[in-house]
Amino acid sequence: MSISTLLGRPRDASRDVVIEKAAIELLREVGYERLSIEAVALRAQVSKSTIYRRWKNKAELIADAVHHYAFCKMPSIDSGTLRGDLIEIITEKVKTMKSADGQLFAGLMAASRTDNDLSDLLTKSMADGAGSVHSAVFERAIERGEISANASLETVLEIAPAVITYRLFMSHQNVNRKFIEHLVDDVLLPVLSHSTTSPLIQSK
Amino acid sequence: MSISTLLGRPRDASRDVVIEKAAIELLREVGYERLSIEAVALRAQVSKSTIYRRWKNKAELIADAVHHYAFCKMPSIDSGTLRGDLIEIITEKVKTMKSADGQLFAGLMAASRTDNDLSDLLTKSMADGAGSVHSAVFERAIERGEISANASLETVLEIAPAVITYRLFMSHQNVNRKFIEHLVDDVLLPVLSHSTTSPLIQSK
Amino acid sequence: MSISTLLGRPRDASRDVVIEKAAIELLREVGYERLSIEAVALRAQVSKSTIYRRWKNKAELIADAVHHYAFCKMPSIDSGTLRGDLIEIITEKVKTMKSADGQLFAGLMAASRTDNDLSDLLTKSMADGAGSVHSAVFERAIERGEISANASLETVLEIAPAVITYRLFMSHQNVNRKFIEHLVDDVLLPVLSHSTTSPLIQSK
Amino acid sequence: MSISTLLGRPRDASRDVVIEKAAIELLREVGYERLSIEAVALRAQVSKSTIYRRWKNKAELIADAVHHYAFCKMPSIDSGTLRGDLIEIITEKVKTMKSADGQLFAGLMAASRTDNDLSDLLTKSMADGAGSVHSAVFERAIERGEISANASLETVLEIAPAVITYRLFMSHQNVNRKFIEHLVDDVLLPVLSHSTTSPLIQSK
DNA sequence: TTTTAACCGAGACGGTACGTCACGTCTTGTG
DNA sequence: CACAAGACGTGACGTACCGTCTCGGTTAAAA
Repeated sequence: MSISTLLGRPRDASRDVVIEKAAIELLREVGYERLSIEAVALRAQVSKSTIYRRWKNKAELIADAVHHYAFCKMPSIDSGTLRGDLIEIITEKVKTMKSADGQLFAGLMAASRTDNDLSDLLTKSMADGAGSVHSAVFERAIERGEISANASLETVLEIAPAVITYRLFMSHQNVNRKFIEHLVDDVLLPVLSHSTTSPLIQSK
Repeated sequence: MSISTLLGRPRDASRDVVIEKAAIELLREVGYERLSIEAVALRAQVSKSTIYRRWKNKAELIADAVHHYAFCKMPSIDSGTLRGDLIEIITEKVKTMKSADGQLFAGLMAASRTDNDLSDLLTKSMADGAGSVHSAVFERAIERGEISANASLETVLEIAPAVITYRLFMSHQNVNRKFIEHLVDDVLLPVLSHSTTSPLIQSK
Repeated sequence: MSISTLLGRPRDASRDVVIEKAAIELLREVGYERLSIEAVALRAQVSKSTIYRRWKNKAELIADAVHHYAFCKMPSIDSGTLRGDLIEIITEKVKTMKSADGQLFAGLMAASRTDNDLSDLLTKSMADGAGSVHSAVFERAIERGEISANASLETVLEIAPAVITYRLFMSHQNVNRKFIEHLVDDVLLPVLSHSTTSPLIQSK
Repeated sequence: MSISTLLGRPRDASRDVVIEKAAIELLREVGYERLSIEAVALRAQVSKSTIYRRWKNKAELIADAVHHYAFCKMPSIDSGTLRGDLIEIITEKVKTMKSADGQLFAGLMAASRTDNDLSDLLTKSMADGAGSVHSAVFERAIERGEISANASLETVLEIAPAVITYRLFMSHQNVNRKFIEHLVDDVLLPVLSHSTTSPLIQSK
């Protein structure tokens, strides 16, 4: 590092932003498959060559665009019970996925195929984005004595996003209030209380 | 209905098979995006028009091809315990997904974006394919008294495929023996035993 | 020949004409270098792929276009003297080259570099197109006794086009009435009269 | 005029040479159309801006390059007769055009279309380069009494290059010993002797 | 000696056209 | 009719150069 080849006209970094922004917008509007580099260039007021100078192809552009696009600002949540908090979190998440960002999400999934790093990133960002909120929720639940301190929180984070994503984007079943309650009551809470008490009842 | 214009040369039904077979092969080899109808036609020794006469477009062809392609010939399973059976089933499923059919699976998922019907089909075929096997497994578990007759079997079928697919194709985390045991012990079995006893302990 | 693969939709031959016509027009308007296939396609109301299906590239298209384009319909000439006829013929030719067809001619020359066959063709067409007219002119001159029957007519056809083309397109000197007379009086006629009398005076 | 801002670092004149040399080489190798400024810069170990600082565009660069490229180092010639000298001169010229410089020449001609200045330059350089040699040849011929002092030497210089260039690069007919003799005997010498005696015999 | 302005390299930039590819539709002749 | 073959309009792909521009850094004459 650090001699940092300072040769030639430097790339205008602001263009990255404009381009990726345009890409994200189009992703939302027409989806990944029908998004064309030419359209991105047009919208970003940038020449096609500038795009191809920076990214090898469409997939890589979308990958970076999605990567840099922070798409979840979870509001702080505190309903008083773990059950209420979980339902609220999931509801919020689902709303995001289903609305404006749905197309984007689908595009993202497409990009994921090409770029595994992206999909890891995505997964992580889902967890992370939610991470801090979740931590707070779980901490309060422990304080209230709803779950034990050694409850398997990671397991919840393994299951919930998977089930929701799968339903929304693969099996195309709806995710409504009723299902969310079912998920929380019949899956997440049992899993948490199981891990809480597992040393006692469970015998394996 | 159904006088069904019996005029002119009848469609050669055998061609459907050949075409779909070619499509599946190519799906495995190059993935959905780089699969071209022209290539399918070439490999199937069939003209492009024959394909377009039968399917509206690429997505529909792939949908049908995948639908008719039985990709889970689950062997009969009986390890003596529900836990053993579940682990065996999941292990088998994962093995399929990870091996030869990996590309195909990824292709399918891609197609799912575009074609919701396909993804429904896909989801259904996964459930169906497994359905009969699962039924037997659960029946024996009930007979053995491991779970109650009103245990929430559907919930298990909602969770397991979702978690596995998500890990393999989205978060790209590995699914090994350890994780499968974790899934069965810390998620599936607790969920089943919860629903069994829920009327009694649970109060909400 | 002649089994003549009669498979598939036949090429619409009329399109060749339309395309080549458009090419010729554009050649005249903007010249070879600034003529783009895209513009040809647009003007011919034809898709780019149709052009590329028929010709390998721009040069080959222009080659064929020029080839099929008959560009000299010399009017019949009879001024009463060989000198007058020659001047008239050359004047006419020069006028064509300088006016509308000038650009075309230049384009043609460009194409010639790539395609030698074309340039041969061009040369021949110049000679041929003029051929019949010239024949008549020379025959009358012989009848009138202005030149002998064994005058070297070919030599004239070797010199005149060369000198004119060279001046117009290479040295870019003007070719006006005065120069044409100079060419006829000081070059062509002497050459013709030389060959007429060559057996007598010349000693080599 | 001509205080001529003498400020700042002066241009490195030696670079002109290197660049033009590279241009000439590439012209020979790939022809005018496929010659790119980028390639010239690369070969000359020079940056693109250095080229564009000195020449407005490709055509002008090639024009200068050709102009400064002395491609006719005609050896001194003295065969004893005008006929012999002419044949030798033309033979030499043709040899040059046909050999290594063929591509270059063709490139030049192409460039001439676009850039009239270039073609003038080219024409002039051909005449000039040959000029001195020709002068000597003609002077000796006059001294020997082969032609008169008022013989139309210019006319010869108008005809010979035109005919040769045309045959080589347009009609693609070969220029061999036989044709050269034909040109000298049946065209050039008659033209010269015509102008010599024209005031006497000719009456028009 | 310092300033100053042009030079030089590298390479980004907006363009324009290239030639290719696959789409899904259409138009033939043959079975 | 089905079918094979392949032409067709469409639209995007990724590449190659064009000629311009913007940097950091250099170089020699003018101040």
